Amino acid sequence: MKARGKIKDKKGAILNAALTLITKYGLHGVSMKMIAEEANVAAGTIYIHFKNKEEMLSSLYLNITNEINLMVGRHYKANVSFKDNFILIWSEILKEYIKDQRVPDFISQFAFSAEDASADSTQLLAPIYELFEKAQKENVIKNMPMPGLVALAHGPITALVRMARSSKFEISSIDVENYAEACWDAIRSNQ
Amino acid sequence: MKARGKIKDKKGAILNAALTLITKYGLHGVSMKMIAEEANVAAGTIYIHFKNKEEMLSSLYLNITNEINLMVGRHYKANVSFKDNFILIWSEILKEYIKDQRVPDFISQFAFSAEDASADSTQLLAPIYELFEKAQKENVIKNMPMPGLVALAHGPITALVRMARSSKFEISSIDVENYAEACWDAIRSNQ
Amino acid sequence: MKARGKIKDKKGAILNAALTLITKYGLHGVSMKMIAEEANVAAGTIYIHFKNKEEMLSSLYLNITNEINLMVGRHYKANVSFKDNFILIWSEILKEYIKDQRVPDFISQFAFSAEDASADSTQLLAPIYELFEKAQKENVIKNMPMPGLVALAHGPITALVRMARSSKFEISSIDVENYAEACWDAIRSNQ
Amino acid sequence: MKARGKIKDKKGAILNAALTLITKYGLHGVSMKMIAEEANVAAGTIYIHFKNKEEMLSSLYLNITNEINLMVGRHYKANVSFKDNFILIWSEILKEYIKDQRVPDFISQFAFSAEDASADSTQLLAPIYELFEKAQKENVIKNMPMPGLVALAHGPITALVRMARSSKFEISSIDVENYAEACWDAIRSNQ
DNA sequence: AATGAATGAGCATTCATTCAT
DNA sequence: AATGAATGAATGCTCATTCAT
Repeated sequence: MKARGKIKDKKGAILNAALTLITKYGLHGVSMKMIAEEANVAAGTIYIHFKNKEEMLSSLYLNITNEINLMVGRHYKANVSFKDNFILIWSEILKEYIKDQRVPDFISQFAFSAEDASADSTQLLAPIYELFEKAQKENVIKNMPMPGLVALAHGPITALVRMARSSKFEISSIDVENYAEACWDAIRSNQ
Repeated sequence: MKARGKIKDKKGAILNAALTLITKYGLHGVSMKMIAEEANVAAGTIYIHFKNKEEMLSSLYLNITNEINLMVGRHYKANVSFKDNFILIWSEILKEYIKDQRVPDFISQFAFSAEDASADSTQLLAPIYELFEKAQKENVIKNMPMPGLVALAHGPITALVRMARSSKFEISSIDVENYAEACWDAIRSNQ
Repeated sequence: MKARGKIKDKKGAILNAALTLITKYGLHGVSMKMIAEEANVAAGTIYIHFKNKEEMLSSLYLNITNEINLMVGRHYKANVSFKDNFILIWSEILKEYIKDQRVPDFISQFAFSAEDASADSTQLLAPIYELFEKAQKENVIKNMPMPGLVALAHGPITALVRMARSSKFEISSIDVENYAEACWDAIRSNQ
Repeated sequence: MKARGKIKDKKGAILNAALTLITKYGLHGVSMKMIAEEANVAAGTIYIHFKNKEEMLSSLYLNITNEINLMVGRHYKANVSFKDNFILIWSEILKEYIKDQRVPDFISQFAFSAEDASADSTQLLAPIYELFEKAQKENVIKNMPMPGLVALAHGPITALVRMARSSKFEISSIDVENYAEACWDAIRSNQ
């Protein structure tokens, strides 16, 4: 009973409120006051848990990318081909993004504001870099600089989610596999 | 007659100043006063030419995308295959982006802020929609919703430029062709 | 008629409001908003005329010390003894202070806050430094470091005005001469 | 019994921390949190010992002036002339100030902020008021209102310490006597 | 069309104080 | 007595926008 926890997790409430509001109003349409109100917390409380706005946002970004990385780890299977792993993981990421659109919304807004030039999708895929490098040595994927491959593999994900958000079109789970295949075509070796 | 050019110059100077400053300081690091100063114009002058900041930014975005569209038209050749057109145009766009980084910088910042949800890369490629549709009917490219194809084709461009900007790696003109080929692989029909 | 001026002198109104309020509420009891209201000006207007609070305060301090320096120049007589000049000028300063108590109030608050360690009474008496040095060479005043002499000559003025303010006692114009004489006794050579 | 000392220590630690920090950062550059940290005490603890910030500061001021008064008592010698007592005590005060600059730093900052208009140097010299009055009756010092004499005697001390602090000049113990003599010249009867 | 001083709502942040533990 | 997370009013300052000239 005592360990219910959630009720008093002000730090979590703040981060969650920030994520929700940024999705709704954009990274720069959200003030600390708005976040505090959404989190049912006083304005000053945010500054107990975070040094300032920038650090709060970074913390949120790190939380989110970390969760994605965990997801990658969860879905990776050592005993299947690189291609199968790629398609599975790519699909799972896109599905996750579609389930809670706040995540990719936030990521693309954060990564594409000049806010923090170091925070881009490279970092996002860091844990599969190793797999990419191994695959490249085995001539399974194209012989390109790693960031180029990441751009080819991850660039479309953001674009797709963005389009899905502005209700340009729906993405069913069947489609997801198709897009994963298409991205695979982009990076796979032609030889 | 000769002096006519000067008349429109203030509006152009303002847009040019905005583009330069946004590239340097980010979409939200730039104030109207800064733009006015960079353009050698009084703060109030901007409001003679644009209703407000939002409209000025939209106007800038439209100007830029329009120029890209013109570029597409300039490079399109009726007598070559869809694939060759795709690769040529795709490459020219990326080269142009690399030449004046202010353009893709602005596009990615503008398109990925929640500023204007309708302004995304679909619009950017509108003039080649027709070509895409024709190609799809001929089974040359994958049978997917148009926005999905655009995401596959244009998504990586933004990602590449972004990475180039944060000096993750250099893109030589030789590479450009390779990335164009890779994007082609993503959308081309496998049948 | 047109040159009435006062009505539109917002910068002057701001400085005057600041002086009045600082006297009333202390250097740190006054907010920019209070000053703006007292000056019948919008909060932002202060920042058109001054870079920030600190510069506004420095500007006020400079204005005031400059006026004192002008006063010194006005009362200095080349054809009378150093002593007579000292007593006349010292008395005039004190009288001026008593007339508009805001001036010494502000000076002592500004000089004694750790605000700006460089702004102390030395600067206040800068224009008569020369006179002091000449008098010292002629053995008319004590052979001490200049700041020490200034402390002896000006220290009591601040103390007197401060006491007068907290209604400890009244200073008539007759008294003024006596205090001037006493300060003279402090610095004059005993030889 | 032995551990009794510890009990009062927190209050003392708080006052000591306040004094140190005020000297370093100024009366208004110090927050209650800073004081609590410096004193190794929780923020709330200060409010167990003091009603609020103002009372804490007043308490500090009283502590300090009381110590000065004790010092006066310690140095007063019934069997020597008023002049000799004045010079000795004046010198001892200045020396004490120079030894622990925190004391005069705090005094001048506190007394010259509008914090507490009643707290000025009169109070500081209260215990020697009696001596002054006796000396005045004997025509040893000038016939002026008591606060005026205090201004003449104590005003320069504050000014000197202030100047010493802003490193305008050094005060050696030999100089101290000279300044004491000068102050004596200011108040001594000329008859 | 052009100016730029003026506006005032809004922002991120601080801090004296409270109170449940 | 002691703690320190929480509060929320207040602060200095910015900036999109207006308007008299």
